[in-house]
Amino acid sequence: MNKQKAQPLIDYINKYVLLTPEEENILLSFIRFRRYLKGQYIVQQGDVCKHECFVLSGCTKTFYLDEEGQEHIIMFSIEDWWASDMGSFITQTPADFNIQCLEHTELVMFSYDTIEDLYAKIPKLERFFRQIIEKAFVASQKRIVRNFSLTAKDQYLYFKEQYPEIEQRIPQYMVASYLGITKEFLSKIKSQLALE
Amino acid sequence: MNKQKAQPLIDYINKYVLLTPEEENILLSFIRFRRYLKGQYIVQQGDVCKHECFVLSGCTKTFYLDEEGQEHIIMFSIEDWWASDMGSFITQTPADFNIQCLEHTELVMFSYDTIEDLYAKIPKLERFFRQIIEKAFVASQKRIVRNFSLTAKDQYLYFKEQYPEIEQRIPQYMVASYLGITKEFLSKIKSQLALE
DNA sequence: AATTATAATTAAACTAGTTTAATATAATTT
DNA sequence: AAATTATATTAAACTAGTTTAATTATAATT
Repeated sequence: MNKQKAQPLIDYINKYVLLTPEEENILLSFIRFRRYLKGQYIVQQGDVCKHECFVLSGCTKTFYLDEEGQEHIIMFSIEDWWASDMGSFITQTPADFNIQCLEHTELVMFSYDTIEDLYAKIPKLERFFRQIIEKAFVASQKRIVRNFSLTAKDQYLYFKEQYPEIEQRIPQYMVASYLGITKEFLSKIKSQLALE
Repeated sequence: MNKQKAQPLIDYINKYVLLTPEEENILLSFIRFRRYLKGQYIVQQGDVCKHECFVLSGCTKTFYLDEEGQEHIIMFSIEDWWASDMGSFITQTPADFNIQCLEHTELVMFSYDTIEDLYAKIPKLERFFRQIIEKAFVASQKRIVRNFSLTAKDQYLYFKEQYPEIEQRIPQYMVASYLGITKEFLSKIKSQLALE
């Protein structure tokens, strides 16, 4: 893959481990660039997730459809975040989640078929992925805590504060889905906040 | 540390990566055995978590006290599970969680001060920890999904099915806390289930 | 500019789960 | 065995958030 396009990924990795120029080149030979249009799916529930994707530009939502066909958004990914169904990726079993682009989106893809080979050639990346997954796990646990201990209003305020960029880019009903509340109730919360 | 006592940990690690006898010995020199009594704390909210603990026997609860002093249990750990506040451990900042023993508990401890050294001596362990944290992250995400899409009754049934051993070993009000509901409501759910 | 589709607001009726408080049942301690 | 402490049950009043449905605003399309 083209080095210039991959620069945000290389910068991101170098925050965790230092790659030599040689290693950067090996990395480039292992990754693929891909562009998706707004609305397109990167992964569909039921498919096996073959890639871990690093978002260069654009925005995706990762969501789950329950038995009643209700959509539950579990995360948004923008620039410098990851998009994949990790459960499906690591076990190569059907995905629980859909990942769909909310904007035109440019990605770097790591393929399941070559990632072991990549770890063998650049063992440092094993360390890198360990570290980012540790962080993701911690964030996920903290979200469970918030779900338990905050009211819907406080969860919304936390979201606004933590991800102001994301709130600007997506419709409000998706924020509600991410928070696990109805769009009507989020609307009510916002109108109450406006009066304070 | 004594090899015989560490055997469950070695067996557990060998499910992910194969350690040579030499590596097993290095590992043993890096880990510590410790016994806690029922009621003792392994980590307290506000302290920095210095160890990642592998449970050899016994049972712990990891919980969070909110502003009103309410306890929210986020996980239980029994034999062959881990107990630590990973957020605190990886950043060496004050812990959000308490970890307390619900039974007399025997642990193997990995210390923050030597874990980098251990990774350097046995790079395979970086891979091992990456893999187990991937699994923990996936489990955490799935729990968020369940919180969103299942009723309290269905979450309880899921818990019963997934962790029948744990349900036998802990009081019911702790199950309720883990599920994020009140003990009174869990009691109601159980009496409804008894009628079905 | 008019039309259609998408997103957001409002409000009333409803329900899953909470709160409070009293009672019952185990389990421990003396 | 009696007394104390911890755990579990039950029920009534309550509330945070849902459902349904109608209305308005915004954006996209012709």
